[in-house]
Amino acid sequence: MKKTGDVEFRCYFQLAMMVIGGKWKPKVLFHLGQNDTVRFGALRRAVFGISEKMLIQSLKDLERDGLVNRKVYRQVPPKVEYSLTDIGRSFVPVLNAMFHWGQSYASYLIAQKEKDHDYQTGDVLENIDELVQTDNEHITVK
Amino acid sequence: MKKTGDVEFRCYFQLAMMVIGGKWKPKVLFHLGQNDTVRFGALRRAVFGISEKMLIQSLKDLERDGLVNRKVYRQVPPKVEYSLTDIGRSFVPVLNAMFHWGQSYASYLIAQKEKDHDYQTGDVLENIDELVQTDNEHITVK
DNA sequence: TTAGATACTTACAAAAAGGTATGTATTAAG
DNA sequence: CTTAATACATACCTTTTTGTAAGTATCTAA
Repeated sequence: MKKTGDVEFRCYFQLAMMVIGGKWKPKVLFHLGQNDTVRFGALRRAVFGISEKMLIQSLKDLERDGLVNRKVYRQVPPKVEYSLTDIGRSFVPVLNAMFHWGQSYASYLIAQKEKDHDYQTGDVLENIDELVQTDNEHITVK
Repeated sequence: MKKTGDVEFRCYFQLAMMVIGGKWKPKVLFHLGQNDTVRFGALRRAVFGISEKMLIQSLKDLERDGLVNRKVYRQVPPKVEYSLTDIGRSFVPVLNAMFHWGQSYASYLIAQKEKDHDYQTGDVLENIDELVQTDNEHITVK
C-alpha cells in the first residue's frame, strides 16, 4: 500500500539516521552491542575519546528513542547500568555491516594508494596513514 | 594481528561514517544504487528537498572518495551522468539494511504510541506523525 | 536578440554539533 | 574535615554543516 520508493526512502532512511546520526552514537551502540550491561564509567573508557558530556547526551537520546535501557542503583557512589533494548539490539547487525564495509573500504584505499603515486585521491586517503599508524601503535605497543 | 576490538572499531567504523555521514549522502547513494546511471538533474529531482549546492557537494565528496563515477558528455546544454563504482555498489546492502531497520523502527514507534497515551516518548515520536502523514499524502494523492 | 535548458559556482548567513572547563550530590574511608 | 569515587549538569565557545540566493557558461530555438 505504501509505494513510490522515493517516499519510503525519504522517511525510513531519515528515521534510521535520526537514531545513529552524529559522531558518537554509533560507537556507543556498537559497544553496548558487545556487552549485556555496561556502566557509565566503563562506557566512557571504552569509547575512546568521548567526553562525559557527549556520552550522556548520546545515552539520553538513545534512551529517549527507545534503544537503550537505563538502570539506576541507589548507591553511593552512584551506579548506573546501560543496556540495549530489543529494537536497540535489532540494530546491531546494521552496525556490523557498516563496520565490515569500513574494513573492505580501508583495503580498497590502501590498494588505491599503491596504484596512484600522484595524490589523486582525497581527504579520506590523507587520513588512512594516520589510521593505519594508530592501528600499528596499538598493535606494537600492546 | 590487529586486535583489541576497540581499536579496530574506532577506525573502520569511523571510516564508514566519513563516507555516509551527513544529511544527504546516504540518500544520494541510495538513489544511485537503484539505477545504473543518473543525470544530475534527475538526481536533484529524485532526492526530495536537496538543493543543488548540497547535491554537488555530496557528489564531489563521493567521487573524491571513490564511491561514485562522473561522466561528462560535451554537449550543450551539458549532460553529466553519475553512477556507483564497485566499492560504491558494495555499500548498497548496508544502506538497505539501514532502510529496513528504519521500517521496523517506525512500526515500533507507532506501537509504542498506542501504548503510552502520555507522551513519554521523545522527539523522534513527535516526528512520526508528520512522517506517516507524508506517506499518506503520497499514497492517497498518487 | 532573447529566452531556455543544464550543470554547476560563490558568497553569505543560520543552525546544529561538538569541545572544554568547571560544578554538584552523596557517602564512606582516612 | 578532607578526599575520593561515580554519574551526571551547565555555561560558554568553536567548528562544522546546512541553507538561501544569486551568478556563470554554452549553445539552440524562437
